[in-house]
Amino acid sequence: MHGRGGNTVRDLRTGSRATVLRGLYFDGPLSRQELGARTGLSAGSVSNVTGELLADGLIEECGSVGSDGGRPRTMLRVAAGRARLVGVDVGETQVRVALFDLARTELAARDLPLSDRGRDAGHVVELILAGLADVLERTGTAPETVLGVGVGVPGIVDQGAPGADGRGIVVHGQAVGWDAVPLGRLLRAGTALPLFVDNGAKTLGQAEMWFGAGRGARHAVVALVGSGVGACVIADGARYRGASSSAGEWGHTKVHVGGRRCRCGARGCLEAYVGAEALVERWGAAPPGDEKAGLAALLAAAEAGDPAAVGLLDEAAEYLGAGIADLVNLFNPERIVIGGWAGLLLGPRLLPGIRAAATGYALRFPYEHALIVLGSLGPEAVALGAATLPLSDFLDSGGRLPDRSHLTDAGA
Amino acid sequence: MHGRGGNTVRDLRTGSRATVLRGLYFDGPLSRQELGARTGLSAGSVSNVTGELLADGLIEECGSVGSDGGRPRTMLRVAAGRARLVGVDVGETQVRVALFDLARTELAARDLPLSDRGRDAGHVVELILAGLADVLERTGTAPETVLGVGVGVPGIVDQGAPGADGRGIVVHGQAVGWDAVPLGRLLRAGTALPLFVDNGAKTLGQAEMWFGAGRGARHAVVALVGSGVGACVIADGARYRGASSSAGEWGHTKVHVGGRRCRCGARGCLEAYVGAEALVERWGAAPPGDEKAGLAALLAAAEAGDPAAVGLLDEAAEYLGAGIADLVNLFNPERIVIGGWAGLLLGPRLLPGIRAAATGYALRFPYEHALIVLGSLGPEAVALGAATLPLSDFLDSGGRLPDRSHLTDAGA
DNA sequence: AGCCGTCGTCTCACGCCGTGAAGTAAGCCG
DNA sequence: CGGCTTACTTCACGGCGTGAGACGACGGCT
Repeated sequence: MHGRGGNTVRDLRTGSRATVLRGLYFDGPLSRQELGARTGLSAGSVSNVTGELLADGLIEECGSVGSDGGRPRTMLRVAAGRARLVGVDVGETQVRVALFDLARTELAARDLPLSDRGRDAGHVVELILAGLADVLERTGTAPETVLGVGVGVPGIVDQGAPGADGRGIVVHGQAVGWDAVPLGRLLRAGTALPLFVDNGAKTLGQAEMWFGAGRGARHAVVALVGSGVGACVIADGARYRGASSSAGEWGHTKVHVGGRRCRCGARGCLEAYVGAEALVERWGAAPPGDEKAGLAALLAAAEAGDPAAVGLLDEAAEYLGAGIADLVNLFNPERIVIGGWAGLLLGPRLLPGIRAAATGYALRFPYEHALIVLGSLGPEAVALGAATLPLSDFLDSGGRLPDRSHLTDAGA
Repeated sequence: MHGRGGNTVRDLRTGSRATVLRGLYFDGPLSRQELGARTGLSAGSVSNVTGELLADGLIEECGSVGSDGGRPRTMLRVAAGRARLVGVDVGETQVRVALFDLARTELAARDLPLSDRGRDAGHVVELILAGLADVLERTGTAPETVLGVGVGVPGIVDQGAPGADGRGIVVHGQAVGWDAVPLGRLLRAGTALPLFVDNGAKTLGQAEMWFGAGRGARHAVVALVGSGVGACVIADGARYRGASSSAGEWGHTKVHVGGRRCRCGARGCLEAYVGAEALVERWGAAPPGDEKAGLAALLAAAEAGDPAAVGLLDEAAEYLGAGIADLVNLFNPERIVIGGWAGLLLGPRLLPGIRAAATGYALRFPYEHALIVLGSLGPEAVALGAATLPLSDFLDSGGRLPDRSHLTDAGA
């Protein structure tokens, strides 16, 4: 019940700045005129706010467009070069660190393969910090122009106390053997940049929502099918986190009580029927070790008419449809985006079957309002999605550049 | 992207009034001092705002409490008699219309049994309007003191265009044969009072959240087990509605793909395993027609050791636990409240089994943060929950009494 | 070429807000 | 009865968005 997020008149300006900035960021160059119509602000206020943002260098004018008979409208856009973002994808085999400008152009990236110490958190932190230093140095990026470092990791992320400089962030990654790893504290020891950590599937979902197949939807679920299965829930335009930021664990939804055993220990999880690991294991006839090749082989066999492969995939489509029907019934989204590397690989073949199953399993009314589509970004967008974490903070704050005068002593 | 809910400085005052009013409503009598600490407002603003509210008659002073050595603090509370609320419960056998004051004291109520035309929407509307007129007249309530009429109905409620005076509200009640019934328009023809309609299960959930076992939780799911099965999802303190207000249809979640056929037409729905209708039907050895008696008989048989009854209930607990595990995984709530008449009847016996099953089926991390409890209000709270719909609107608007100068011509 | 109408943008007086400091009320203790 | 403590009120101040009017900057018309 505290605070309500701003009591004073100055908070109004923060809000207006945020609205204007978001409008320009997501809906391209806009004139002050259009900005007023879109934000509900009066022409005077738009002039005021844009003036401030221009003075801060956060936006810039870019040409003008004639308007029949009248004064041409000056277009405004976000100044792409004003600040930079770092996105980190902690995968199962490598760590990827990417540097973006505000227009999400990738300025530099660095892939660092995990050694055999792969599951050791200390090792991962070393790689992240090394990659971070590398991309900053190669591009000559001053630390104070970096809005923050977003990190997508496997497992559940407990955000800890807010405003605690990220130090309270703890990761529970059962799949990679991370048990309550204090990632925030570990990273904070090596960099003074603002830190943001979230589940990798969730950052990928965020990327699809902002720049991919989810664009424009206020209520959506991004269903992520990879080795395992996860989901990213967007409620009313914002990520739904739940009480301890672990909402959206769709893969361990029960679709068959008493059914197949899942790697999480329970029986009948969705993941045990449609996750790539489970599919490849059940298919059997594939070289072990390389899951992607295994899934591709399964798909090829099905295309060639192998009845076992066809059956397996048909069953996966059925279960996926049932799982999606659950999402439709529970969340009533306007869009369901199927992503993840396995989802994108299988999607073109499975989609008709998924839609058919979901039609039968979901309630008619919510299903009629939901669109099931494939993701459009590909799994490499995890780093981009991670970079949206500091970006989101930046936009919500109305373009407040973080004060980091303490940067000198800690280095980057 | 429109509006952001208030740009001008005057909206700040609306927000402050709402915060103060909510504080007083939910946390009993409070001094101006405490109000300031709780809301984050400065002492000056609290004085200002409470002065306004006092002048409007919305709050009142109620005694004072000594404070060691200093001026005693004057306590403030919401003026219970300043306005009234109507809650309507459209059940399967009767319509209940209840009139409350702001302190949720029931001033009058009227039960109107459905005739054999029970499933006819026109008949239901007649009963609602008759009950409404009756409770208003018996208590001598002037229509302009009524904040609004909240109606809880079976089925999915499409809220239509907002701000359209409720005229756009349409109900899809497949269980009672309502197909796109324009309930808003039908009711509007008979009363000029503000109208609010929502699913009955959702209004019951709202009541549990505000006054029952859900009090204080910001993220919760109220699981409602009756003849069918539903749920009410509270995300960040507010009902989660989804894109077309049908979120929370938990009963038709798939717990056993290819399993029992459900009355919705699909197979393997949770409702087909744990709903009272399904349980009684499978039990068989009960007088048909009276579901509640049937369920009580099943329960009694199980208590007496009848193995078939025990098996049925154990299975129900297993499935309920699995369904709740799904809710825990997907929504990551801090509390799960089990309500509904069947849920409350079976709860004491089933709860240990439910908890055991959920422990096994849910992921450890979110499950550790979730508490599974029984509801504390009973199924008759549907009308109370319905009355919270106009109340919620009233509180959120900072106590703006609706302007209804047009009331004279339309009557109540 | 000059003028006019059109439309985008800027400027500014106004009413309102919350803050924080100073002032006031209302009880206690000695 | 006076001093002390605590709750509340008053008020000057900086700041906000609005809406009306002023000010450009262009196309088209004469």
